[in-house]
Amino acid sequence: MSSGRQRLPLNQEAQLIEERTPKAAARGSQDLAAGDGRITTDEDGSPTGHLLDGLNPQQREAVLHRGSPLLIVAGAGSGKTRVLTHRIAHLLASGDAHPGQILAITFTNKAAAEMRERVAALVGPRAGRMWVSTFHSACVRILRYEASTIGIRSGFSIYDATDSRRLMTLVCRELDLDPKRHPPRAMAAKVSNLKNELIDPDTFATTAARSGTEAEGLLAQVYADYQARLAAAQAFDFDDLIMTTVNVLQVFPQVAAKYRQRFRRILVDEYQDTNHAQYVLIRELVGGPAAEPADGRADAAAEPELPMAELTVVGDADQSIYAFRGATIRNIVQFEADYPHAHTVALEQNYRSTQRILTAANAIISHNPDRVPKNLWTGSGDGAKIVGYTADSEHDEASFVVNEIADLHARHDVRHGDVAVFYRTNAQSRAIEDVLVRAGVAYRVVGGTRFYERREIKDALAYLRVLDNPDDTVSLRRILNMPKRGIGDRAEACVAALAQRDGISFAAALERAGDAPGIGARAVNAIGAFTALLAELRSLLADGVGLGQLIVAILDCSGYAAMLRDSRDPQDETRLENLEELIAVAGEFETQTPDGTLSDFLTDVSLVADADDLPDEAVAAGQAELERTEDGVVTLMTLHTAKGLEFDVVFMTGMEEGVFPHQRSLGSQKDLAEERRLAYVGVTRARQRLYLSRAVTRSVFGSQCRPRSSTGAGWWTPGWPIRTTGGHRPPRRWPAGPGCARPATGR
DNA sequence: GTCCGGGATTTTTTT
DNA sequence: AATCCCGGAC
Repeated sequence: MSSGRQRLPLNQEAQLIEERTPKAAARGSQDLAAGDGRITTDEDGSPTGHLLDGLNPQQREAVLHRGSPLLIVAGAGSGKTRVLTHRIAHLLASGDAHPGQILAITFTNKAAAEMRERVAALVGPRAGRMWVSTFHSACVRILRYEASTIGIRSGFSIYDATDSRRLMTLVCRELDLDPKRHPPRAMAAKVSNLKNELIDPDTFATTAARSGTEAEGLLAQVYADYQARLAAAQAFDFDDLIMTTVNVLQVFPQVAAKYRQRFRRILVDEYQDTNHAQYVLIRELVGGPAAEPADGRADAAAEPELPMAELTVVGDADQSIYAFRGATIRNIVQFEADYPHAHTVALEQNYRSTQRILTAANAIISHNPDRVPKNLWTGSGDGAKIVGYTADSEHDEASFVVNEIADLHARHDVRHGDVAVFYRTNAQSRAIEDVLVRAGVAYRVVGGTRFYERREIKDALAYLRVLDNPDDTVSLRRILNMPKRGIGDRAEACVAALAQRDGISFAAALERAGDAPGIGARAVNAIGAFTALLAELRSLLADGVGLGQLIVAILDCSGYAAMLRDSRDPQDETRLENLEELIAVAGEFETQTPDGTLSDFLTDVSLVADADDLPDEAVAAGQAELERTEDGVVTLMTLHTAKGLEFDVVFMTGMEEGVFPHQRSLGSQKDLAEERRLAYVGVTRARQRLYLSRAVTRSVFGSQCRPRSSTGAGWWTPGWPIRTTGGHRPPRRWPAGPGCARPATGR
């Protein structure tokens, strides 16, 4: 028996439009209705209600509310993204807004694509002119449009986390920091936090100098140096994209005015995961809240202010799981204070999970202090009991999961595609993958080492980036000795010193490597060959050779392809295949975007996180293609990636102190609360069945590790019914038993 | 002695 | 992926 209301298939969701306000009927209705002909009939051809059908009163209120800023606080599975989608569709269908006026922010690019698709299914192709994207994509678009105004290169490079860590490593080394006391990783995190708080290097340096400690002074130096190098490389890191856009809006009134006039409806999903910079960005874009005339100085006569854009935000404070990168629930908790005339709608009814699952979720999250109590409820039944399993080892745990999947498949017709396995860290997927492979179950790992994060792909892209943007020092240094061409650390340092001494770019210093003090003759020769290679590739690019061909040339001329072919490492064969995929992706980009530049391609690639679009994944474990398409594949992912998704069956694995919650979070209540929210997110992904498992011993990098469970009952006290029999072996004591006797040995 | 390359070791979560 | 350590080439 399927519980609750399943999400309607698109063709049924495409009801609507019938009920249009007179405004739209006047002009746009014809277009809208004509949209794609997909309007208001269900299977047997009879008209079916309108856009609000199937929504409960709170959801309707949220869809229909107009005028003041709207906050939708919603529990998990309450249909918040659906409400947002219908709200957009209703804005369009009613003629209250045209697509060009809409800016919708989602958390991932994938979510953006889905939302765009759903809205298009509801109102037809006119929806195409909306902006639906992540914060980062929206900022890139703005920065590229305004590049000439701001005075930046429109083809700037975008540095992901690993790129910026590399850059930070360079900075720390140059400043002679002890990597033990000031690891680049930590410095990068601190700088990132400053940017998320919109504190620019100068301001920070001033405050650090005035009242700061030595450590702060150091950080100020690192921050300034890091930013200077980013600027020299014509590059933005992820934090810069937001921070710079905010700066631009604040510094160039005409730019701000342009976007305020353009975006009259702004909607933000997952508002609980926004940071301060994103909060300010939204505030700048909506142009509000209109400040009360301070100290009686009524400037009202000055010029007619554009009224604030209509702002809608949706979020659930209990699902805030990105505090580690600066997200703050302040934004959602203080919304009504930020926007004085705000209206709030609460959605507590859950349409996703069984009551037992919701009870578990409530039990977990209720342990968090300082939260607004919320009680998820559902009209559907109790459902199956939650199953807990304590395994001997991670292998045993994996076997349990896989056996259970097979059993569900055989006895309950559960499709593999409806099953997900969650874990806290990416490394944990290995053990489960092993057993899945042996059992011949097809699966895919979402996230982990994603396609564009693979070494060979990043290398190839680094070549492209250097060709596109010679100032991109990080990419240049990445490929300098890749494949090995006899330019070692020593030679690289000499060139860097030359660049530093003469105040020229690294690329320019390479051209006259012979002048570098202390450099060896061999290295100079090798560098000469390398610069010749780049020149050759650049001339190809200038000749207008295709993107795919350019990549082929890069791989051939650099010897990269040869290196992989000659290698005896079996992994390198896969690398070659991945590179073929990249060439295919580039070809696809060219056909889809005929006038796209190399910069456009690189921008696309830097920002995609669209796991489903990517060619790799799906490690098909000897499964017939046909069966896979009918049955789907089991999905493996971290709890963080699971946000916003749902599955019939969910396995949460590795629920041991030290693994989940993670070792690093055990020290503080604040971090522990975030782990609990993460558990809450995981549990509420399940529609029908939920499994929780842990292992008494788990090997980490070869050596055995016994997780500790100090309280005996674990880090939370589960307050839900646990099935006591079932599974393939009798489950061990869970969760009451101490499970793991000895404290962690560390490694 | 200098420098490069390969191996071992160790990884929270991610736009 | 980034670092450190050691063997081999010059």
